[in-house]
Amino acid sequence: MSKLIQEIDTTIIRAFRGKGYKATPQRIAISRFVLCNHNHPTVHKVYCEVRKAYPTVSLATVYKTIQILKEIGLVHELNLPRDQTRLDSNLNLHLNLVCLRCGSIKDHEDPMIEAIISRVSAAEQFAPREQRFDVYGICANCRGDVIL
Amino acid sequence: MSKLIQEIDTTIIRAFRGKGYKATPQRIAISRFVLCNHNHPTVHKVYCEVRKAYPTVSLATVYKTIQILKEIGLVHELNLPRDQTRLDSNLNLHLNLVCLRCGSIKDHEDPMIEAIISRVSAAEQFAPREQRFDVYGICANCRGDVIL
DNA sequence: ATGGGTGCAAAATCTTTGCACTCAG
DNA sequence: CTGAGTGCAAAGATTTTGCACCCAT
Repeated sequence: MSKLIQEIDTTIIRAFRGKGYKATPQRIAISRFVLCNHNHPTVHKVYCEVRKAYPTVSLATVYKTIQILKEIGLVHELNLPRDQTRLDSNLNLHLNLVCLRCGSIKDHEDPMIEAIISRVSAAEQFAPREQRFDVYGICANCRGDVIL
Repeated sequence: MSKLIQEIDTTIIRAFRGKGYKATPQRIAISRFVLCNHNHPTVHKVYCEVRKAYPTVSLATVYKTIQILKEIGLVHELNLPRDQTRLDSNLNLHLNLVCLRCGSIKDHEDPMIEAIISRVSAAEQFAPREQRFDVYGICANCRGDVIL
């Protein structure tokens, strides 16, 4: 096991225990996959991948673990239309460029996002806590491809 | 029936027929409610309200009609976490301030949104088509209320 | 050793679909 | 008239839950 994975595992174990949750091997395997994978996987994708290394995990455990990861703030959830929920382990303020053709999601950080949220919140007396900024369209790769 | 509703009905009928869909009384009733209601109702809310005026409409018809409204671009869909899909009939570029306490959603238009999307799209060679910008937090009203 | 966690299966939601009947154009 | 639309119920899809057994602490 690489040095990097060891570090991530340590982080995960600390995060769980710190909130009073047990650091079981299932939870570690699930969390490791979610936090290391920056392709915004679906819950089902996580389940399938984790099962390769850990054939007995159940979908219920995956859902429960992801619930905890959201609660302790290690992942966010993207609710896309015409698609399933996808997980986002980039905790920085960013927007998601969602390709309508290939389904890829690319993060893009931009200081203006912060600015806009501050401004609108001040204007509306709104106390912001989280945000989701998704732009749907066609990615550079798919634009290169052919027709339509 | 008021003058205003007549106008909206005319718009709806034209929109449906223009795309080759029949303008049935059910579709008109559903569309009228969705387009006139700016509280971002859930599908179920639409169903309940339309049923008051039209007791025989089925949930399936409501879903199918909303599907068409999305297709012809008269409504957008907000996919919120920990909540059901909600409908948005404000077609202008705006962000949604979603209150985590009372569930209200307030629109806010801001020219910076356009700017940021243009900039990021240019940088990433991305062709944007739609976007969703939701900020979760506590609204002015709920902040005024009591504790926590 | 013990209370929380796991895995399974069943339930709960939300949304879509198949089909016979109906009605808008 | 006639094909598209409706309403119902059944099927799908995703997520949650109840419960007996297990294991991390």
